Formats: sequence, structure tokens, C-alpha cells
Amino acid sequence: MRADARRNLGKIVEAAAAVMAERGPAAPMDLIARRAGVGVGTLYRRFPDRAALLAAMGEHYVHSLAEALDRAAEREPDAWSALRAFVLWTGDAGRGALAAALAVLPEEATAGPGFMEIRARWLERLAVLVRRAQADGRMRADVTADDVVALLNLFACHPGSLPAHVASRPAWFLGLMLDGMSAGAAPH
Amino acid sequence: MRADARRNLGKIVEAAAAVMAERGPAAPMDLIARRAGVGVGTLYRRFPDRAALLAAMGEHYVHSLAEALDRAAEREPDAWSALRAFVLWTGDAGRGALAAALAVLPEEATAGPGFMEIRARWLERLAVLVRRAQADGRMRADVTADDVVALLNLFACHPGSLPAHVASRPAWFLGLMLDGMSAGAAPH
DNA sequence: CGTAACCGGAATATCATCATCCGCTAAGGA
DNA sequence: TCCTTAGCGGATGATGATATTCCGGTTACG
Repeated sequence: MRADARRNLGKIVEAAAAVMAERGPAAPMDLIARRAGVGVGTLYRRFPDRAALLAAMGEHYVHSLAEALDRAAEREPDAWSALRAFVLWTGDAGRGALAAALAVLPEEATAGPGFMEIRARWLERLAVLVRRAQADGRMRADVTADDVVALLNLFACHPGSLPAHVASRPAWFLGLMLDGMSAGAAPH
Repeated sequence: MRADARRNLGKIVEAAAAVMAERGPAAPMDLIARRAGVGVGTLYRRFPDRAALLAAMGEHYVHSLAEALDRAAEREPDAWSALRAFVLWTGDAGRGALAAALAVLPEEATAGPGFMEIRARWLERLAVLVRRAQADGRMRADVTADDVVALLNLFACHPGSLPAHVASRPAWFLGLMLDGMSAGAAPH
């Protein structure tokens, strides 16, 4: 594969994530191509249909998400801090990535080859972290890993249509919900 | 105005709220008409364009929202309980109404005659409630009324695209954020 | 019972997006 | 340096969805 082709491929995946984060999974292909600085033809040559593009995006970003979780787990001293750090990381670093990986993708791109495996592994690690934080008495016992994922989803789905007050301080709101999940909060 | 005409008008506003809650403010007029059990013609005769329809919806639902807040303030013994009751009420009773009044409307229907006044009054009452709850030491001091509104917005914007895990138990998630706002939670 | 207001939805106009195709460009090897 | 060919980009026609109009039929109300 020629060098420029490879370069463009990367640009397209990134652009797709960015545009879809703003306009949802049905965003016009035109926009994605333009954002990538590429003609529509190039886009279609590389990805015969939308599903293929979504699959590529999914694989790429779920991977980066899993990496971030592992990084947090290594660096932070305990499970609860790691969970917290990870959730807050999603708030500033990779909103587009999140929207892509969590909210947009599962609909159609679930079939990717490495996608399901890495996603499952990621979910499992998250669940372990949750259980550990609960065992440490730092996290409410009635909160599940799925709840954490749902929380991320809530913030990831269509950042473009998020209330401005939330969009401008995502970390603050994520922190609020984390506080609600912490052991200190009233369990009802 | 003939009796059936008036009846239909009500049905249309309700249908518009329901459909727009699911599909956003750009939902097809067809759908709205069908949901109302009415022909498209009737819809257009009553509301010359989308903006008119949005305005009508806005007035109607902001009103009902203000009523709910006042009701909660009367019934509950203290400010924090009232706030909590109101927020949780939005979770089950009137999601469509919320989506309409908070997320969908401000974009275009802000110009309605009674709209701005009642909205401002509502916001003011909400702010009073927040200040009282904070004075009572039941609510975190760094949370503002705008934050509460943003929270509602977060759940109201496009229920159709909410993660299933959230959509099926809205009250649970709202409760989580309320817990995060309560005085008990760690302020950081 | 008459009439005029009102209804419904078929028909048309409009528009945005998809997806293809082909002449041009330039990457990379000899 | 030059040649070959993978690769590029965007104009183009097809397609499907939505807005909006219009009129024959219906029904509320005096």
C-alpha cells in the first residue's frame, strides 16, 4: 500500500470519529471526507459502505479506550482512584473517541474481528475494578460496571446536542456522578 | 372555533411533544400528524410552520413544568426534599414534556409570548429552592440552579438515543446525581 | 336541514445524501 | 530521470425522505 494511501486511511478514521461524535452515526459521508481533507471517492474506495467505516472506527477506538483503562489501573494506587481517573479522563481527552466507541458503534459495527474480544476484555477489567473498589469500601455496593458504562454513554451520546452547561465542564458533571457512586453518598 | 378543531389542536401539541422527544426537534411532520390521529393538512392549517408548532409546545409544557415544581415545593417539608421530588418526577411522569420544554424548545420557540416569563419565574423558584436547601446544609454549596437544569437537560435530550441502561431506570440515575449533589457527598 | 368550517391524505415540489465513474496526479521503483 | 500504475478527487445522476399544497368529502352547529 502506498504511503499516501495509508496516511489517508488514518485521517479518515479520525475524521469519522470526530464528525460522528457531533452528528451521530448517520452523518453524511461528504462531511467525513471533507473533514479528512480527502475526496468522497477515496472514502468509498477504502470503505465500501458505512458499516465498514464504523467497524474500523470501532476497532480503533475501543482499543484506545481499553489502553486508557489499563493505564489508569497501573498508575493509581487503588481501584476506586483508578476508576475515577479513567472516567474523568474520558471527559477531557477523547470525547469523540468515546462517542464513537460506546454510543455510536455498538449499533452496527459490533461485528468487527478484534472488536468484540477487546470490548469484552475491557468490560471484564472494568468489572474487576468495580468489585475491588466495593470490596475496599470506597464505592456503593449497588452500583454495577454496567452502570458505569451507561454513565459514560450518557455523556458520550451526541456531544453536539449536550446542554452547553454540561458540554463546557464535562469533568465537573462526571465528578458529580462519581460522587454519587462513592461509598459516602446516601445509598438512597 | 368548532369543537373538533379545538380537540385536534390539543392532540397535535401532545403528539408533537411525544414525537420530538423521540426523534428530536426536526422530526417529520408526517409522524406528528399520524401520532395525533390527524391528517397532515390539519397540522399545517393550525401551525403554518415548524416554529409555530414548537412555540405552542413550549408554552404548554413549560407551564406544566412550573406547576410541578410549585406542587413539589408545597407538598414536601423542606427545600431539599422538594428539589429531589421534582427532579425524580421528571424522570417518570413527563419525559416527553421535559425533552420538549428544556432540550428541544429553547432553540427556536423561545419567542413565544408567555414563554419567557413563565420560564424565568420557574428558574427563579428553582434557584430559591437551591439556596434554601444549601442554607439548610442539605445540599452542596458549589452546585447552582443552572447545574440542576443542565442535569435535567442531560436526561431530557433525545430519550430515544439514551443508553438503554439509563432509559429503563431514569429515576435511578437521576437519584445518583442527586446523591452527588447532596451535602453528604465529597465536594471534590 | 343547510351551510360553511373543517378534515384527511393523495400528489407535487424540493432537497440532501448516496455511490459511481473517470480523467488527472504523483508515488516509488528501475 | 522517467515510467508505470496505484491512488486521488470531485462532478454527476440516482434515490429516498420530507415539506407543503390542494381539493373532494364530512360533520358540527345553528
